[in-house]
Amino acid sequence: MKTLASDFFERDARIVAKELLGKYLVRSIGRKKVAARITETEAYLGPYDLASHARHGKTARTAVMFGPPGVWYVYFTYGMHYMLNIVARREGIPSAVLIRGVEGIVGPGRLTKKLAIDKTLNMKAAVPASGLWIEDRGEIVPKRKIITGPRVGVDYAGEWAKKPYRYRIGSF
DNA sequence: TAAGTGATCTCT
DNA sequence: GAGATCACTTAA
Repeated sequence: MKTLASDFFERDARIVAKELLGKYLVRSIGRKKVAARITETEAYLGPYDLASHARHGKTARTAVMFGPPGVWYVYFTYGMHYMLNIVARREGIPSAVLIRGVEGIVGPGRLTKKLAIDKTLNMKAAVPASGLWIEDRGEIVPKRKIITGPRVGVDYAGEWAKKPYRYRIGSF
């Protein structure tokens, strides 16, 4: 078991998204520690990806995506939900992976609610000291178990909405 | 199927 | 400052 370091995230978001499957999202609050196996992710590639928040350039909210990899990007939407993303690619390239679901919890909004994730984690590094990080527990997910599909809720993105940048563990 | 909820962004 | 939009959830 090892904690994923920034070099893991300093790659193409599609690779990071795929390899994140089967890893464990670990949350510690005070003395409590909870680990959940990641089962669903989505990749957001860069400024040219019209489904990405970074499509309109750097703003106060998206600035974190332009920063170094291995940092959480947490934002609030629909008036009630926090979304959890981790920044990918090297500094200067706005890219991230959305963690949509873990074992037992399906839906990005539910996931953050269940694990008490909110904007205080935004822009924090994914290391144990921040209270939220990712561990590799040695599980290897076979390729045939990984299902890809179009991303969710991004119909406005035209062609980019159809790209199969969503990954999840399942079986056919 | 639709409404709730509020931060953020794009105009004035 | 106003208005539109939004990487969703829940109840019906």
